[in-house]
Amino acid sequence: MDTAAAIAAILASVRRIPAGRVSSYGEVAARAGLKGRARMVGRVLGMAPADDPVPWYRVLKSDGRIAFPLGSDAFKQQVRHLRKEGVRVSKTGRVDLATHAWTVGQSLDELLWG
DNA sequence: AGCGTGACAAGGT
DNA sequence: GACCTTGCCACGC
Repeated sequence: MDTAAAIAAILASVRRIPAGRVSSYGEVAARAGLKGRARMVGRVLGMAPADDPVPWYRVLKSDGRIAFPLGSDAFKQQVRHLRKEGVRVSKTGRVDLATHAWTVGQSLDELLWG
């Protein structure tokens, strides 16, 4: 898959994350058919165009922490976005994945009994 | 082509 | 938790 297709797949993958849930760079890449290219997800989101909005703030590191430096503007903005959707974020930028991580299983549960 | 750098990940100390 | 190492991939020099 070429770069342009990879970018499109990544953006589509990020857009699939439901509001109020989070995912990781690695999972986003995997769901885009780009296993092992977590770093590319960060690159693509960094280029995210304003006229083509993507919920970049729903993407965290694999350990559930925000990828930006604590206290940076981007960090604070991400915290604000997440909390607005009901995601609990600690002062140090940590999110409990067991509670908020998006998984196919949880989506099915919500569809069936949610 | 080589090398450093980075919104990463996984495993170990 | 804070680091380190290894593997990874795209970019810019």
